[in-house]
Amino acid sequence: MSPRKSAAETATTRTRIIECALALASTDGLEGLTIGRLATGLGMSKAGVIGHFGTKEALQLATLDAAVQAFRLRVPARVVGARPGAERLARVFEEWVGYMQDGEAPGGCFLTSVATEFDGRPGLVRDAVLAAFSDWSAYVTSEIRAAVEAGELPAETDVDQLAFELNGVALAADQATRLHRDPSVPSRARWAIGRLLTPGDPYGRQASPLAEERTAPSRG
Amino acid sequence: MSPRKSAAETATTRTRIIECALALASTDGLEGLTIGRLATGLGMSKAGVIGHFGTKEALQLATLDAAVQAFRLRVPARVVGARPGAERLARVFEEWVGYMQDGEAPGGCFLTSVATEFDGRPGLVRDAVLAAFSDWSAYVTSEIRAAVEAGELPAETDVDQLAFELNGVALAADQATRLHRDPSVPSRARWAIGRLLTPGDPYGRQASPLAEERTAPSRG
DNA sequence: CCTACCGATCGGTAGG
DNA sequence: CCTACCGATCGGTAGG
Repeated sequence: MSPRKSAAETATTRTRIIECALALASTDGLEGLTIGRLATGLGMSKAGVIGHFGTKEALQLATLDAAVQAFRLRVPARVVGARPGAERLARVFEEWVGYMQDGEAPGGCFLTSVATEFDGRPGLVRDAVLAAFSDWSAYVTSEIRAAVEAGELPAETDVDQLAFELNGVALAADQATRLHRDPSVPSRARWAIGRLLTPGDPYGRQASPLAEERTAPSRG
Repeated sequence: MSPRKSAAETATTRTRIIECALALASTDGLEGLTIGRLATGLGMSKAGVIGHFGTKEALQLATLDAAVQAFRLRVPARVVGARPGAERLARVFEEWVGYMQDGEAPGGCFLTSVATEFDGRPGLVRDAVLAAFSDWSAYVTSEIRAAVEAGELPAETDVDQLAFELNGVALAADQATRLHRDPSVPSRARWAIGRLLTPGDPYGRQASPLAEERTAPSRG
């Protein structure tokens, strides 16, 4: 009943497969993803699933590519309207943390978990992860430079150091979301990021660029 | 030639198995660890390997437990001599970052990667990971409180917020080590941690408790 | 897109 | 601690 589909139908099926693959891989990893369970979840045969990609590695690459595109739409694309520099940086990290809270099961950022999964496994998947991280890193450092040029950050700012620390806040938010689904994560991250982007501010006692939006997390 | 071993020999073999399991799991994950490859790596039969544990899950738990013990010996146990509070905190995070640089292949902190691997997989392994993180978190917050009581941090310090941010620095160090083996990671982490523990310091321009040990990373 | 099938490997057991 | 074996599942192919 289902052979001989049009090109449009084929593309739709491919999208369905990738969406299911993203859901499975977000709990079991891109390596723990299997063609058999994917087929069961989709009500298809294994051959019908793998026929769209050829090999499991190609399926993993397609799934990763979809995740990278989803991240770009969900995070950087939402802040194109923000003023370059400190404001855009604060907002893009806030969107990233918001993205971690989306969806169900494990929470957290899919790309972050795939990076951890493949850091010790050389191959095309690892290469694609590194390329995506390189793009993101270039984006962040260029916005930091814009903030320096706009006088929002000191001229002597160590750009790579600040990028390292901003990334750390996002990773802390990611881990706290995954492990504890802690609802205070977004405000904790906002607080930390606001202070990193307001260098004169002694330990967060003054206003940051986001002061009107943020609330102080409860004392522990 | 090898049945009928003494209890001491049995324990030695068990240790050998766990050491090999740690090596395999650090690249393929605790779920990617298989009894077959473990047996091949040890020159044993599969039955000889799994006989020490009964099930794969018990093997995973034993491997995780060994990693937790190794972490405790490598990180907190090394700073028992340090003065409680800011000094001990700075040193324990420095030891953690140093631990990430140890060994070979993927680098990074084994427990951090297992946490990411199992955050979406309910079961005994996930429970054990959460227990280990809970212990670590209690240790860090108690040292932060000691620093507040000693007047090294302001009385109004948000303890959980500071623990969140210190953890973020360690996670950034972990990811940079895994993905890039970046040699500037330890000094970047030291710099960030020193500043978190020196709240009056406007953006790292003054001395921190570690000023004599640390060097500024190169500008990016 | 399916049925039918392949060799390899999985976790694990029986029995010694 | 081994050999021998189990059913299940793995990634993937042949052929339609």
